[in-house]
Amino acid sequence: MIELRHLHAVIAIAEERNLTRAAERLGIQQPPLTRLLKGMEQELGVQLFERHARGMRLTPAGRSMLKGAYDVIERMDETVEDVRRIVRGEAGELSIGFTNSALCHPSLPDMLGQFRETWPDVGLTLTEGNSSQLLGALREDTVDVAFVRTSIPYVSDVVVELIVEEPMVVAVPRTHRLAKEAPAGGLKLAELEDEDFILYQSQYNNGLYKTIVDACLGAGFTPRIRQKGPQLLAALNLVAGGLGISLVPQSMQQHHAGQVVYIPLSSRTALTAPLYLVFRSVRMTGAKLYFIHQARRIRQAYGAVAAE
Amino acid sequence: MIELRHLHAVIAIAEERNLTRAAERLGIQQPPLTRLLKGMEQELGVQLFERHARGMRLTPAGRSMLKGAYDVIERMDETVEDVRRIVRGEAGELSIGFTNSALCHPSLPDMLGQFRETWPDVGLTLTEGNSSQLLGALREDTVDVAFVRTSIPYVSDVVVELIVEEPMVVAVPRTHRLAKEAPAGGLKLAELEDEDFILYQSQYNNGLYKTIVDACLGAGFTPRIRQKGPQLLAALNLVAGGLGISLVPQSMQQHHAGQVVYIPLSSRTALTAPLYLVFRSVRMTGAKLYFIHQARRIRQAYGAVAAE
DNA sequence: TTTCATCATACCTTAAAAGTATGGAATGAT
DNA sequence: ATCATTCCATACTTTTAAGGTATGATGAAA
Repeated sequence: MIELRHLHAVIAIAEERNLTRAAERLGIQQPPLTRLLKGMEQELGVQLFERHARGMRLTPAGRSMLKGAYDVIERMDETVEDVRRIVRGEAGELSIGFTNSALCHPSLPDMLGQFRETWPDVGLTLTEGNSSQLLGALREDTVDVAFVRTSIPYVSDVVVELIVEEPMVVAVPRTHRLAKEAPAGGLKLAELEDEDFILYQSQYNNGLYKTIVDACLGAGFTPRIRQKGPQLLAALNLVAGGLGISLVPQSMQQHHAGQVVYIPLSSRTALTAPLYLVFRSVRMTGAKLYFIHQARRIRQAYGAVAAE
Repeated sequence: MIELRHLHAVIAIAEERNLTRAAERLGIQQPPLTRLLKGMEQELGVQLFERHARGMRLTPAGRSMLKGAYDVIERMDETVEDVRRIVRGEAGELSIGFTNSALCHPSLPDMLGQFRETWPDVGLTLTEGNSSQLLGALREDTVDVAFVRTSIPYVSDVVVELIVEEPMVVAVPRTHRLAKEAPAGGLKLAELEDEDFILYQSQYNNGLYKTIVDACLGAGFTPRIRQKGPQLLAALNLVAGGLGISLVPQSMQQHHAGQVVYIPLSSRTALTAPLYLVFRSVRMTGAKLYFIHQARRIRQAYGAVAAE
């Protein structure tokens, strides 16, 4: 079987036109090179070089072999280099998953833009889905990293990192009594005792739902839940329609800005909504690694905002 | 260093998705394959496959590697196949040299045409030159085979094969006395005793020249040589101009058909002109070999003609 | 003719690839 | 839940083949 070694030998011999120098260049002695060439010629059934007292000269068959050798070796180098580029994150694909509530966070456009700028040759694929879909996608490697709003059940080699923990705000219809008299120093949870709550809860995801209910219980009342929607945005739609109030992450304030009024909670309430980055600890290509690092930097930057 | 072996391994593992089966397909045991893969991953610094209880699954880096592997191996196969085609004579180049007198032989268009038909993918290069130029070209491998009219001095590994031995004829100007009364049964050499001869002799080539002079001596006279030209065609020009007569191979009759009359010699004269095929016994690619075989077949076919 | 350069051959050494035996982890059936 | 099964990984041994050393043969140049 012809191996790369043989091709390197052909190139060295053809370029040096001298077995001894070619061997030196290949880092071996001359006799092994003689044998290497001889073996190759035997296998192919042609002389690739003519032996002269002054050195080696290519035959036509040898010239053809040389051409092929350059070609194959170049492709080989390219192949290895392509893989290395992927490892270094300079090329390849990065698939990022979001829950739709995560999509709303203002840090995301920043992160994606910054990433694109730094790694222009890495293709980004954005996928939307709920937490369980995203977790499945992670396991199947359909997505490399995902942003979710709830901590995900522990699965081996899936890492969950908190990126931002932002305050939650009360979302009320424009016509609601609280929309008019926004209390200085923030609203206290207890003041919502008599309100109809619209919360969101997907099948496997009871993250924010549970956080909110627990907070209400802590404030001394059981929230009257008028409606459950599968998604945060759906819940806000219902709030806009005047069906009740909700508690949402601060970063949702941009939505339904006309019909919904967002009221900060009192600082003592400390009801926060996390934004998590989830990924598998395997398959750490450069692009993925860099994205994670960048997310961590974002955490610091927005950490200050969240603490406001 | 990544070797072809590694690429074959990647392909087998990716296609079988199972180390054991891949190893079987590669004709080795599973543990060596595990090590092969591991070594490659270590060298590249990436996992190419994820190990599952059910088998192996490509990572993105692995997918890139697989793509490259197919590519490199395909090129490798092509390279080897190209060389083999050249060996078999199905591809490549064949350079054929001629002295201009050889070019006139009617068998040549036949040979070239037949060769082209049988080996359409072999490029033919035709070169004209005198015997010594052609011999030099042979040694430098600028031409693979050459047709000459004179036997070439012995040089190691240069083979000379007689292709056709054709009768010589007397070439006289249209106005010459012999042009009118062509003797039945052919002209005898002795009848040319009083003629002016125009012969041809290149620097290193005294083949036909010597043959003719010897024949005249054998017929009892020393030819009166009026003029020497370097080439046979040049000599015929002079004959056409009425400067004398010449003796030329039968196959030259097509030239100067208007101004020169060709008279057969008597059958007893047996003055013949050879056409030789010359080639080096090294570098026997298929195309060259086939061309030589074909020339030998032509010899048989035209052998009958020459004997007329 | 001698020397020098260059490739070939014979023989030995070393390194690396392959084989064997076995262990460990995950899956699926009883 | 346990056990058998399927796969991949590891440790150790054997085999193969690539590489090294010494030397010979050959042809060109001085």
